[in-house]
Amino acid sequence: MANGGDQFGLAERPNSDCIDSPKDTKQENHSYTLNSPASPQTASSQQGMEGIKVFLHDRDLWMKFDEVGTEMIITKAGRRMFPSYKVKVTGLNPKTKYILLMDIVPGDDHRYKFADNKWSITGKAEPAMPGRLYVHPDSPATGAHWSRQLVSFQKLKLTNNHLDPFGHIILNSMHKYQPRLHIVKADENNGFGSKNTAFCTHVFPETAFIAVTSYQNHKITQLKIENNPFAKGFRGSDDNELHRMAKLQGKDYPVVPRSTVRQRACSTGSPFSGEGRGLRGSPDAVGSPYNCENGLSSSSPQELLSASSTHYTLPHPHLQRGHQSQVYHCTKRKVEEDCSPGTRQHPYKKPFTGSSPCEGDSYYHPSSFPPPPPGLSNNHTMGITDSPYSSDMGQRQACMFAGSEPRLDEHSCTSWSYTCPLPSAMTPMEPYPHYTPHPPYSPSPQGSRLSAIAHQSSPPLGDQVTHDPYQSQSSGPPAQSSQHIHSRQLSPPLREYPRYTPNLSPPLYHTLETHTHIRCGIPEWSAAS
DNA sequence: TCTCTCACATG
DNA sequence: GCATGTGAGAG
Repeated sequence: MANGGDQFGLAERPNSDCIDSPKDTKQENHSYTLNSPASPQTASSQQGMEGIKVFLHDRDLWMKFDEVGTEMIITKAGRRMFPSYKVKVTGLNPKTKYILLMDIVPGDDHRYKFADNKWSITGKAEPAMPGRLYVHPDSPATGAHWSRQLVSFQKLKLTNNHLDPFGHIILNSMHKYQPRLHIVKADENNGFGSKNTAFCTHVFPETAFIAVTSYQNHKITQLKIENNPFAKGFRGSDDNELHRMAKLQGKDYPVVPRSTVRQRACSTGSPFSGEGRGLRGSPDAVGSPYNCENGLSSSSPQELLSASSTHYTLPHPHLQRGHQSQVYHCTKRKVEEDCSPGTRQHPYKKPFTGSSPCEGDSYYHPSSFPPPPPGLSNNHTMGITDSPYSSDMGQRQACMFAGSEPRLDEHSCTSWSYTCPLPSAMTPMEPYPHYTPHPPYSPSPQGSRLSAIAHQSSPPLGDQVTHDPYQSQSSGPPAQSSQHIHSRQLSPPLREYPRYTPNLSPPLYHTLETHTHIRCGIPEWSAAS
């Protein structure tokens, strides 16, 4: 990959904590954290999560895409993300075990279209897909392990197949999404079901993207070709390109360069870029600004979280950079309201028990897993979304999820990073039907654990959002930004497990499906019903 | 008109 | 065998 130099780009700045207060607006290279209003417990509950810092690897590359308006292809079979999501994590206790997982939440509740060389809103988002968590295959592992090298989520795949049996993260085309990283402290059992499970969430606004079934903006296509080693077959001079195309098409030379192909009007500026019209600002495009207290715009809380899953509001592009350092709070009123930590927890639905093995990189979490070691389940993917939301999917999924929970929407934080408590309430949803079919991974302790973790942990955006500042690039390696979301303790233990049976096929992605609902600060992944 | 899918070529 | 973009054709 073309990595910027930052390989580890870390600015190692230790400062951010998960818990930073809003004030911390650091504009340094490291991340910020916003606290959400209500996090009473937070501070204390952070349990050692405060000093954790996460640096986005290859941030420069991400920024390049972000400036244009990142697009990620989603296919029925699953497509990897490019740039790959890789991070450098510091501040972990070397001996403590952590589970690292990712989820991708809606950036807002709009559907987009690309016309006139720019993205614009065309309507309301479709129901969120079942949220799934991708548990890093190495989980659980010690802080020393995670800190040793970059933590790569490159094997994570995105799909538009609502019935995906592989555990890939399910997304809707032409919708905006925000990847999030969750670090969950494993409990004694390497799980995270216990009450005090601490976790923190990190969000890098520059990793937001719009899911597409085919590239819309040729600039993105070119960036992918130029930077993705697997696409180098498409590199070359224009001339060669034309010839190549002609050959392929059996046409005579001049052929329209593909670059011109989808570009309707090419223009320089990509909608996203520049002014902040990036994905993050989607609303902008549309005109719906989301504002954060800081002045950042964010989508309304509801919007952010809405979609049953959580919507994550993306910051405007510019914000990211220029103001990056600002601390955004998301605020959230609702959060406050609801947030009483105790307030909205969800009941868990099912505990995860599965055991699954982890294979390779990912684990699946089927719904039905054997009970993993305490607290853990195997799934790698958990559904995060909420069912309520969806219509189609919703229904389908609805089945899967039992409980109904409030949505995140209401609580929303918009900002980049927030601290969320883990899902205390994460409730694994009910089994994901589709998932089920496949046999779970081989049971591996890890798997189980992970899954469990995932369930609990995958935090939806919750109450608190913290924003981590980007690390500035100034010093050294490109800074990587990270936002933190705070961690909190997971409150309630998981309830039930989803029962799926995963089938995991070979490609095992460890993903767990869950529903997330964040209520006040505490995200909850529960089923909706 | 817009999206999505699929066979295909490349590395 | 896998990852990736292409582009025709379907819906």
